[in-house]
Amino acid sequence: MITQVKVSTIFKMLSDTNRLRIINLLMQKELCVCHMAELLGITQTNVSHHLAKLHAASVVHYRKDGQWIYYSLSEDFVKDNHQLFEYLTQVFSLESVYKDDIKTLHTMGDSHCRA
Amino acid sequence: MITQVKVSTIFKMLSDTNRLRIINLLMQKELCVCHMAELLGITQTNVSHHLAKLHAASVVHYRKDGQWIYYSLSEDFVKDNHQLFEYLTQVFSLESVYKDDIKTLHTMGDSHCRA
DNA sequence: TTGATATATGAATATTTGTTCATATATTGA
DNA sequence: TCAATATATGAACAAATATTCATATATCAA
Repeated sequence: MITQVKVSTIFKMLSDTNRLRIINLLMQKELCVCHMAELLGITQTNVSHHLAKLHAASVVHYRKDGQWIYYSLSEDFVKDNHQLFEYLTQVFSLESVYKDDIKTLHTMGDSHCRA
Repeated sequence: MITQVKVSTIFKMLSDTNRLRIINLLMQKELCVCHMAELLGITQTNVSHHLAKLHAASVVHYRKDGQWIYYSLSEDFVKDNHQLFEYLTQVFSLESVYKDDIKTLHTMGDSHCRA
């Protein structure tokens, strides 16, 4: 209910395809950076920069586990913006990039980085 | 249900404060360009450019009436994205810029341009 | 301890985006 | 017909943003 973050900032976070793809994946489960980079076919650096922005906007949260950093959607953010997430669920289900990413996630499992 | 426009494009449209302010106003009623410019305190040119983008993304629609061009939200867009609009209604009600614009809209009426 | 892996970060670059300026078109009213 | 008004548009400029590159830090496993 409390939207501390400005509306325009939230939408700015959602206005980049790579960040949307990250959010789409994180709506399934928490993931480490290397896993996302591999799934999306983009560099680790690029993913890290996007995650830094998402974190600055408090869209995501992370926990450290040894060598790995696991990112997940911030529970508060999801709670405060649940109507937005309902919308996201709908639109992600209609666009092939997002559907394909989910398929890849399920196909590929956690094999690549020994998490 | 059909989202021809890419999700990222929709969010790009929503990632600028001036465009959000325009959408907020148009959620109340159709308005001509000069009226919006005056309400928002920004130049006619600037409003026109934003409206051109919103129109290109089929978020808004317009009708000509003599000298004036009245813009409104595209009914199809609203229908196809109603969950987004529920979210917008919520967030606009929480941020003062948007609340103030609505107040100004009701206070100021249609006095300025003889529409 | 050393090499490999996971990650972050700052700087450089490339690209996109917003705003302004000058100007063109169309409509109205005198 | 002419001046005023409403609008659009292309070019110029400014600012913000995404991506890449080089490198630093931390952890793990040998």
